Amino acid sequence: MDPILDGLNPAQHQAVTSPAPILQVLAPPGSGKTKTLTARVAYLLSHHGYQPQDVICCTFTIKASREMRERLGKLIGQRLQSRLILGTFHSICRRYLVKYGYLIGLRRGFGIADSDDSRAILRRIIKRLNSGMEIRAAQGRISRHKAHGLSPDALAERVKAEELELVDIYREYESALAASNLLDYDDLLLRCGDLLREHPECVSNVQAVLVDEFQDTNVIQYDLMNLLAAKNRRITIVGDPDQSIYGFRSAEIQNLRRMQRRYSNTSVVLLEDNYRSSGSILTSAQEVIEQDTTRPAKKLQPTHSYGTLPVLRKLPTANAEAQWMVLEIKRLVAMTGSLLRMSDFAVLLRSASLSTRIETAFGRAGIPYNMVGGRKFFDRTEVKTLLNYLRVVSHTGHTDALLSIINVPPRRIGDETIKQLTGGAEKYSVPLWTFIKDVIQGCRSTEKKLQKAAELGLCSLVKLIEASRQKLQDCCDASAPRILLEHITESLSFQEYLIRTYPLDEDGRWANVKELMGQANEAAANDEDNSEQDELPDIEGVEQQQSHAGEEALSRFLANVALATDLTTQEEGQEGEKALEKVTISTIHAAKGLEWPVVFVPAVYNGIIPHSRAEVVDEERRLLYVAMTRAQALLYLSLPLRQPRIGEGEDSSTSLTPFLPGKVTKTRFRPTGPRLHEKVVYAIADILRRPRPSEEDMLKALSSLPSTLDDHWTAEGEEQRDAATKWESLNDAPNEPYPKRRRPDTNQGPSTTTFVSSTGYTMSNPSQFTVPTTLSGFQSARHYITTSTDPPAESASPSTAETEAARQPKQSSTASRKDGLTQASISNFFGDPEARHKSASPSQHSGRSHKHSDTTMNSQHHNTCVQQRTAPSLRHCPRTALRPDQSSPRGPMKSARMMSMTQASHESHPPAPAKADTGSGEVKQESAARGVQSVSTFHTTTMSMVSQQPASGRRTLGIRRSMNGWEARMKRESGGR
DNA sequence: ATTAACGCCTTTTTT
DNA sequence: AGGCGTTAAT
Repeated sequence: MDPILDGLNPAQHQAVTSPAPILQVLAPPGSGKTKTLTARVAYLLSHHGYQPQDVICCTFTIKASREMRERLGKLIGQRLQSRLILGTFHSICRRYLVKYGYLIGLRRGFGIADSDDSRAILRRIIKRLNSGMEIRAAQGRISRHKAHGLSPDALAERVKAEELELVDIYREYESALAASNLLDYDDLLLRCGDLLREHPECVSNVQAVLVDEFQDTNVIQYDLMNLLAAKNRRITIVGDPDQSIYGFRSAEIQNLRRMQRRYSNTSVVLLEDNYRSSGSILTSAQEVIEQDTTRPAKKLQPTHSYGTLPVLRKLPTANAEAQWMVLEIKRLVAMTGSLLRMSDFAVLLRSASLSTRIETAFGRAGIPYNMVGGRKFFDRTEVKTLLNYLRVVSHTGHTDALLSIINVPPRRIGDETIKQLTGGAEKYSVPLWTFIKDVIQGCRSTEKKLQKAAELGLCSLVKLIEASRQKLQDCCDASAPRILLEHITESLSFQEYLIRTYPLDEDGRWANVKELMGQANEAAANDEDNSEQDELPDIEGVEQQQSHAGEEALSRFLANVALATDLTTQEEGQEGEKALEKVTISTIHAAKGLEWPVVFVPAVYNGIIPHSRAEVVDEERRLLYVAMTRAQALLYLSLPLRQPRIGEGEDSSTSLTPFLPGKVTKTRFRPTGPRLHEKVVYAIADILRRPRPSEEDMLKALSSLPSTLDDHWTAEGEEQRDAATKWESLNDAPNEPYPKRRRPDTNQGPSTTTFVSSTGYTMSNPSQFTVPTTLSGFQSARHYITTSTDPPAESASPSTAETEAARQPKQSSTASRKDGLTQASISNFFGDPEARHKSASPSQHSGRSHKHSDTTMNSQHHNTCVQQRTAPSLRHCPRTALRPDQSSPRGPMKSARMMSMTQASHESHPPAPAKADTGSGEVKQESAARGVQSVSTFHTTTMSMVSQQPASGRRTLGIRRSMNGWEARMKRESGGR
């Protein structure tokens, strides 16, 4: 059978093979969205005979596009994959503009202004105009206007007196960009739109356009999609309105409908089976999202067992919350044998700034972590500085870059000097650079005479830049960035400069510089052997732009840096094979599309989520939904009850997010972490499709735990009376009573401090835990772990089981009722029911009405049945290719599962077509008939490519900061005072 | 008169 | 960690 279609469930199969030219795939979390999209790309190539360079595939994040490439490489082979036009909207636009931008009067070698650049420009403008407007606000508003295609003039026409100020700033901003030959993020999209409108021949080769995460498109991107597909009007989009979390970036869910109106022949396929999360996680996430009544109802069907109820934990303070996560992670790792490792945990945050406390606690406890989101590699000052040198060399008109390096390292050029220079440049209306050069050469002069020292400083700067530009001219290949970097760092004695300015952290800083050089090197190497990946196909009759190879390489390097704010490579390599397993700490936004076995979502209180500055509450709810649906087996939400108030006075108390009303929390959450006895652990293993740990393993690490329970704080979030004394010394000390405007963590000593509490165990060295024998649970540990019946001691467990069992029938009835509702309202939502396929939802789930006596066991039956049914699909399905280690345990696992398996539980899932007859029934096969290329030959090639490709699974865990944030902080703070 | 250094404040989310 | 205002040093 067709390997492309192998392992697709019927709905996915239908989406992949749909002959419809305009196709919308609605894919809720964990439904195999990326798998479906990649399979569709492969299918279009093989069955429709499209050439890869004629297929455009747009994603929103770099991470997503990388993952697409990786998966497609496996499916269709590296060679074909590399010829696809695949990338973020922004990077695809850049490619078109580089090649054809001259057609709309774009100057060669334009640069890209990242948001820091934009801010710098705006800061200057706002200062000059004496406007009191906040930079960030101006930035946001301008961007929004741009995203709606509103030029300064157009905006001026709809003046409100209040807006007028913005119009001026906007206008200035645009001309500043133009003067420096820069395009900002919005411009990339806008100008590309202009290009394609005026010269549609540039995309006359395009056969099909595919868009991932369509709910995140803004109007411009939507237009762009249509323009790209103008020739053949074949569009596939994948998306989920429930996961729209980029409204702040002008994304419009409306585009789904807009698209249907525009193309009356739009087909819609719904994916509803969730392969990621346990049933209980899914149910509670559903409860959250369904509070949005404007949203069309939509059912998500779990394929896993009900599992362990999610936790909603109350803690006294934010520090306690962080501390609790530490304990809970340790408890889980220890008590599940080797089932869970550090990399299986994620902490997802509404805002990056919440991470500091958590980083502190993790650092102290020796838990390795990795912060994703927030500041990135290319944002680090020393890296930025060097990049700005490169930008000036690449384009001397780049005034902002010039200003940012003019006195770095210090050249005795201060504010006054700069004022003279910029003033002069403006007076003669020449670029700043030209004016400076003229002043140095004596053919122009400033109003006030410059200081000798400043003049000398300027002189050395000019020399350096001029020499570098000469070098660039002499260098006619892709090594230009590297050569220039070497030249510049050397001439500046950059290393000495770093040592001087950052005496505490100098090797870290220098390492970053070296890293940057490594990037430049790699870019050069990449350029040599596969220039394809970044190339657009040539189109007959349309001239492309020619340029100097070295310059070209340099501006490409800079553009990639601006767009790929993210480090793919290295890093992991540096730390070698023993790359440490790390907990992921990430913003929710950056976590989209990813999954982890265990997910913590701290700070679920009003003001954080929904965020106090949020404009649209619904979006905040969706954010919580996205966070919750990242979890596979265990989900923890938590909040501190008190929050230190800024400024004076006592802590204020927090209130739980309104997205978790009492009715939901009572039934769908437990107040503390679950007991981790055998059954629970096995259920986790099964959901993760990993081998169940042995009893020995589960017992082994136990002695390192202070407690087998989540009982350091009461369920109400109070300090436990007897535990309090032990904890006081290491817990809140730095934080209390009020953080008197000092950083909460300033009290920590240098890294040599051991956080030894009087009771004798240290958090900084987990292996040395000495366990106070008075703590509960140890004498009978083995007994405890293996007991299959819930000990009467724990209150949550029996009652939980009970409620869960009791709920089951009720739930199923709502489910089936909703199923009907679902279809109706969705067709409502999408209008014109005739135009679309009937939903191919494989499972009508006609009702799971039988009585469940034991949740775990019972759902496990259910589970195994499902797994059996979908076994082939699970292989690729929701595994987001994150952890290379996950593929290994699958083999032995399967047999274990088989053994524990009983009869299929028929009702929930009709004995489904396994791969043999998947979808052949309900899917019209016209597409196959239309297929141009011989299917079978294609597949042989495909397969051989797949197998010859080594399992060089590059880790894709996204943005990484090369240094462990904790170490950096320790270092800084230990010497900082 | 300029520059460099220190302290204080703030931080939504991303291409 | 960056931006801002104030103060110390040149």
